[in-house]
Amino acid sequence: MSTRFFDSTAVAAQLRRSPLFSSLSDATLLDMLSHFRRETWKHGRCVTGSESEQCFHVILSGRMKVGRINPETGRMVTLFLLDQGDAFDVISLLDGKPSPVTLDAKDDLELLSTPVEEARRWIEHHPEFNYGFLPYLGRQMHLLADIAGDLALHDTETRLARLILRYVDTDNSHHSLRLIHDLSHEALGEMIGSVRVVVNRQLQHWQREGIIISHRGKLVVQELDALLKKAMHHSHNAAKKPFSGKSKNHY
Amino acid sequence: MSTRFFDSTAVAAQLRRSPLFSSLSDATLLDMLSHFRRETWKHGRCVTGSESEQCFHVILSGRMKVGRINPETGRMVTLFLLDQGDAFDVISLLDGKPSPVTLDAKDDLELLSTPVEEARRWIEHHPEFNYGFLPYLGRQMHLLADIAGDLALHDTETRLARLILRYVDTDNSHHSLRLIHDLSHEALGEMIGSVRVVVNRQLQHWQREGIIISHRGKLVVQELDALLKKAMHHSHNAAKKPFSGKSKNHY
DNA sequence: GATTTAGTGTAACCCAGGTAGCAGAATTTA
DNA sequence: TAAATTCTGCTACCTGGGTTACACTAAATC
Repeated sequence: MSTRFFDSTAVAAQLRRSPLFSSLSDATLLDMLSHFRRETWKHGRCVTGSESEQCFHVILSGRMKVGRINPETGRMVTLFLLDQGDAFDVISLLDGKPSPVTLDAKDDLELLSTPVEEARRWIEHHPEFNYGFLPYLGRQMHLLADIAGDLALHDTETRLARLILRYVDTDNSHHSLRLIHDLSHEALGEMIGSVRVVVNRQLQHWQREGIIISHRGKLVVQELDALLKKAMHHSHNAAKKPFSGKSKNHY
Repeated sequence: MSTRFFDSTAVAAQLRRSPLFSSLSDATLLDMLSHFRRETWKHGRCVTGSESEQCFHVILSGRMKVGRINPETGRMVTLFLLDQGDAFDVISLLDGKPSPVTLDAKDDLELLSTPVEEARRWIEHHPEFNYGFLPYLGRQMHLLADIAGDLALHDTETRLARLILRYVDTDNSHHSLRLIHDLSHEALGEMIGSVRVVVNRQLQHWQREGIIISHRGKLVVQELDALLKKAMHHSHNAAKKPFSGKSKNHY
């Protein structure tokens, strides 16, 4: 990690594109930047929660994987795959308690960072920050809830289909992937709470069905709507339960 | 659901005990209450996200289960078990997008409610609310991240042990359970992303080991530290992987 | 260009835990 | 108090997907 000076106005302009900061005035933004220092992380750098002092970070460029680890088995889950304009670790910023996160740089990264107390104080003095911050938190919570729901309710096939669909570039004519295009099967496995072998097995299976083309890390979606079907069609036998029976709805 | 007037000062005093509102001034609190209406829900009332208009709720008394459902299989997960002083649906309050939540009243409930736009506007005018709100969001996110992590990384035995430990009343001499004491095995299953049979199987197993006493919904923890061991000792065979190998940590 | 390292493709194995089903206790409704 | 409904306890069964292992390819590193 290296720390150095930086061109505040340039960085400010860069941050403007992120919804977190887009609504801030020039003055507020520059004031904020004066409290941050710049850092760079090399691709592959991996930090487990305990060993990092509590800092709030903003990503200027590169991707950061935020996840959890089971130290007994060595297995990991990815909770967030953050991109430029994203911030972490938001959770410990909010509640002060350190969370047992695992950070893993998926690229060379440029970051801004500041101690959480500093960030918290700054937010307190600049309530207009919340205009972008609260919706951002909402998106994060939404994502977490989705992950938890998926893990509990859907099988690996469904989860993988959903993962891919979440990142397909529908604008593009040949549906390529944003953000996760170059991830290994291992990394994809972590994103759906599973493992390498399962991801590979599933991709090969879909390939034989003609839904995708997958070879050596290249992944192209061939039949988008077929994949969409897989993303909902979890249970081998849908429409079994006629009615929940639980919904008495008495009041 | 019934709507009626209520004694603002009494309710204000009641809310004061919740960390969400404890730091608000009398004036702010009363102003807030003037925007809310009172509701009551009968135990068992169950609402799926789509059918409720977007409202922000605060619980005055009773428990509310917030979860997700897989309509194909009928299975459900519990994401939050909310108590008095808690608020929902926070997520759609923050990001405006409706989340596919399932609400299920586990008791007769007293609530305050107001349309999300109203709540959002009120928050914007009362930045001091964030003093309690942001830490509250932090706790919620923390919880969600824990659930997702547990689901992906731990087996059902571990998850159930953790659930119980999260709610044991350590003050009490005979370790009884807070909040979940009267839940059915079905409901416990939903809280760990599993099903009734598995919960029962596990409880009986622990009973034979002398760790708990469980019969017909009564559940008493006998050996607290044995349960603690189960809560970490997930993998049948711990300490297998000597070192992650992934942590190159070059920089 | 040779060696090491990281990722991919596949196959054999196996078990945690989910599905289905039933009987008896407890509680609610009629 | 009888009938209906909801819970619990238990069993038998089966499969999704995790573990392990190995050969092969591509890409770094020497």
